[in-house]
Amino acid sequence: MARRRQAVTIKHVAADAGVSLQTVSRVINNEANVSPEMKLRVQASIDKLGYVPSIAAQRMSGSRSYLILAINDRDRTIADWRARLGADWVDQMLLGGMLKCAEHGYRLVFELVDTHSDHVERALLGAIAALQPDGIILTPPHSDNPQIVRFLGGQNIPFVRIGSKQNGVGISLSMDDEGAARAACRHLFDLGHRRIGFIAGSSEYELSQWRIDGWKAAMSEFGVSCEGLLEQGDFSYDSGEMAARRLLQRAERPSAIIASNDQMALATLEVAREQGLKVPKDLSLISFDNTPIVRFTQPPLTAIDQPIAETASLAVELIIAAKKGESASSPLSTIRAPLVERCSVCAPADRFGG
Amino acid sequence: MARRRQAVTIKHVAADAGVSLQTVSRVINNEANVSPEMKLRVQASIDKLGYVPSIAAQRMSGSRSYLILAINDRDRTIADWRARLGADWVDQMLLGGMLKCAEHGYRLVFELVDTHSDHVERALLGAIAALQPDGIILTPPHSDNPQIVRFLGGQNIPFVRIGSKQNGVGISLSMDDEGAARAACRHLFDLGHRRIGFIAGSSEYELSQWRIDGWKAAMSEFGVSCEGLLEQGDFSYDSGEMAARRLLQRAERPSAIIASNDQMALATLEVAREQGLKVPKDLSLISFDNTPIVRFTQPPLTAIDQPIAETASLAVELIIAAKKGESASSPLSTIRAPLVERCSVCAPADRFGG
DNA sequence: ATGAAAGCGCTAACAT
DNA sequence: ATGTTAGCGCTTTCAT
Repeated sequence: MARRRQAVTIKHVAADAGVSLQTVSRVINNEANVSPEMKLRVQASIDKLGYVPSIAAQRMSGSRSYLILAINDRDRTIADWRARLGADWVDQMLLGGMLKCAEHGYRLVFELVDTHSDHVERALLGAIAALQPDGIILTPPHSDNPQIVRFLGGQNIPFVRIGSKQNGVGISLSMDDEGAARAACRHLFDLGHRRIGFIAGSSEYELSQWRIDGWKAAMSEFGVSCEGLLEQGDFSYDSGEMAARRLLQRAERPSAIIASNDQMALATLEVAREQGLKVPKDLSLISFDNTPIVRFTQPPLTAIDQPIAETASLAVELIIAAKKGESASSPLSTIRAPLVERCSVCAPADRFGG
Repeated sequence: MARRRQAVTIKHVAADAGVSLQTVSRVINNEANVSPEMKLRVQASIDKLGYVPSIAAQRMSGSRSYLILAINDRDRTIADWRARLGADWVDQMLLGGMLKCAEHGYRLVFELVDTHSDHVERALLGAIAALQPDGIILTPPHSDNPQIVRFLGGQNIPFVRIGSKQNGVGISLSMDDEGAARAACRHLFDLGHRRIGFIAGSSEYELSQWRIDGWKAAMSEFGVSCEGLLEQGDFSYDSGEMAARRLLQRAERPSAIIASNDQMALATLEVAREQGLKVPKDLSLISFDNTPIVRFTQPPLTAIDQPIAETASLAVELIIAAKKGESASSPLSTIRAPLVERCSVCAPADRFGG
């Protein structure tokens, strides 16, 4: 393949408009100190020649690469893809992140990093050195990985930690998991449920605890005991199955269950079916995440939506702002996670759900 | 944000190893004319310092950017993401494409382009000029868009056209849609079906015709008439619903239906339910694509798998090979699309499926 | 087999 | 408000 040069460079534009390179550069970057007429003249040449700046050259000279790195967990992502179960998280990140990037002339580069490897830093360094991104988006469970966070803290690159509430290095950004769990619990309570079970997610993810906290807070607010109503899962279908079994074979079985993700809710649905319990008549069910699948179960599940696209979009905005503002102040934003009502919830058969 | 320089550059390595920049460059690029000892010495310095080449600098001087652009249809992709139905196509492309890229030190950059816009060329030029990718992967319906293909043909960048069989500019790569349709039809025939209906996809996609061709070829081979058994859809759920209705309200209704994608199969399933037809007892159903959703319908659908990951992986390989070989010969590869058996197919109630 | 010099396209720093 | 100069990190070309 022959040495492929840029077809139209800033030089061509400068020559065409009869100005210096610097002036063209100023117009491209929307900088001050360009007279309106000059700006128009240069822009006309740019349009005429179809000039587009080379990000490689921009990166070489200036400090911007117009690349934002979205880092996801390698094993989990690949496993989801392989299983061909869909990877809603990825899709929604791309939706929110890519579109926002495009608005600002940036590009989102999706990268997989193996968390559990000893070489996390190596992997990160590789991506950073190769791409020189203007910002990095971390997703759970990376967001609170001390090794990763510490390393990035020393790199002088703005980074957003999605799903983290730990203030400190980087910009923390999380969805309102606790509030959402609380709202789900209240929804059930208002319908008359009292024994509301909860299946927790993997403790590797901080948000698991927030979801538990929300449920506990709500229960305590209602003056209802949590005794025997909390079971540990790890987000996998199997763990959900076991947790649901434990919950449903109790003498005083719950009249409603909140599962910390969709897979565990699916498992709960299956266990209920096995035990001859109709959902929602005999058991109400609310899941977290609202991935595509919950619309196609029987019955379709009421679920708490995880607003990933919105979050990714905000992450990009915060990075670009940090880049501009020359400083990355940490607003610790929280994004609301709404409850999507479908058909897996109703009032308990015997009021006060015993 | 302060001007952020590369932490470790080729200069540091050269100094550390006590050699010239050129020698380091040769080692990085695995070029000839480096003595084994020298190579080892340089590699040791690279490892010690944790040096990773900057792709921006590599692109600036040489002809490689180590970036491969995967171009997808903007409207459709965003619509799928928005609907939160999952976007299996995207996930599978990333799976196959990213992993293969990573093997070769490349990165896949996912890009959305609006086909229907008058400014397709502008959009493409923008991406090409900005990124200077080493190759481009086109997906349907872009793969056969004459405007796009013509434009890329003049860009001196290897590009793969997934889902295209038209030889000519670029490298064509397609899944065996015709063979798969034929196999699906044979599967039904062998079980005793004779009246096998077919719901076609949007004619904007060439593969729609291939799928029809496969079905027609099989029917003709069996000596069965296609009369009244073909209905046009456009891949949307609604179009599938209408097509299924037309098919199923015929006096001599089909005992089996092949739908050109999963959404239309879902619609067919729903129409059957409405009309009191049990699947598979009263109606056998096979869909195309095998997206995540077909495992969760009642019953789970037998489907033809679209091996997108495998195809994307091969696309990347072909691009890298073309780049290396300094020429892009067009092998016109075809990838097998296997039938995944689930529960939506059985022998017809009355043998010879009238 | 190794090295030196030139230059890729752009922007920061410094003129004017 | 505009222009000039130097250099980013690397590879290409051309020495040796």
